[in-house]
Amino acid sequence: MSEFYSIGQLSKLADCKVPTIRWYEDKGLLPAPTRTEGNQRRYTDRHLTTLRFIRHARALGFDLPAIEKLQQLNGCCYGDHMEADRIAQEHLDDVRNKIAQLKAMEAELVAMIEGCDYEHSYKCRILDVLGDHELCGGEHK
Amino acid sequence: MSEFYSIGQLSKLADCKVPTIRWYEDKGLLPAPTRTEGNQRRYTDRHLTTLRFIRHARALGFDLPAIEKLQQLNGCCYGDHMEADRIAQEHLDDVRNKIAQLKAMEAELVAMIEGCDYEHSYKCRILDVLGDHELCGGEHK
DNA sequence: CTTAAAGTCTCTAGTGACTAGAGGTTCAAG
DNA sequence: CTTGAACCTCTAGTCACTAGAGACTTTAAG
Repeated sequence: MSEFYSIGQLSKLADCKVPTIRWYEDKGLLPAPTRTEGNQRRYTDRHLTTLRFIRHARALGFDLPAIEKLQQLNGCCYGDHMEADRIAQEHLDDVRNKIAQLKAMEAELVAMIEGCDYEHSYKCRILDVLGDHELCGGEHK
Repeated sequence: MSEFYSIGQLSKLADCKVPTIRWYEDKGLLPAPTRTEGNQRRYTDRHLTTLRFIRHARALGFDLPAIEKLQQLNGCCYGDHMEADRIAQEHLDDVRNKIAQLKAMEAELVAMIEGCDYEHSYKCRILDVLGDHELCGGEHK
């Protein structure tokens, strides 16, 4: 294990593109690392841990402000974990709402596509349904 | 029924914000209407129909390039309906993929939140799990 | 030690589908 | 004729990056 990582090495270790790393630094999510004499970034294992935290939270759909809060709570006193829980709960609700919306979309799309029968009658409901909201279930947003 | 609608009237009839209507015109999805002497837009029922088509397709998650294609197919010869079907099928696949992804997220979030028990032991897994990918199922993107 | 290639630097602009606001003009009702 | 709501254009901001230009640094080979 080397003492320091270049941004390219960190990129591979954390599975995160190079410009994205710089962008997290810019936004204050990843601490600015030391630089070489030639001004290149050199990262430590702590940076790697932090970056993985960010990437994992992103993969779960948390947005950057939420991740910043979660980071601040990390390493704080016990009561703050309830705040982390609240953030996660709220996000879970969002995710469930999105799933419900997408399922409504899915149902309508299926109905629309199944209504088509251009093989035998050149009848296609897609364009009709899109043109007239009354023709569909009408339960989407 | 009036002969022409102002942009504000169209906005209410199609449940679409005024700047959004102008924006669709800018992008070529909604034809430019005639103007009054004072340069204000005046729309017909055809515009209303088109705008409702767009809004309905957007509500179903189609993106603007797809909507433009669907519009072009509308009123074309019969074979083009198969193309409309293809676009809808493709979109349906996207929607189903998103649902699957969100469900994976949901499962991991639930596991994370349920692991918490700060009431009795001040133990919270959220920050730990986010920090160490090995602690979760690890099946997300 | 030299050189070439790969990596890195900063900065700007673009993505999608809008939304918000500034500053000015026109319309419709009373 | 006045007033105020609605309308006009144009610019900039949203989110989380991604792409590219043009210049500089590092590293490995010879």
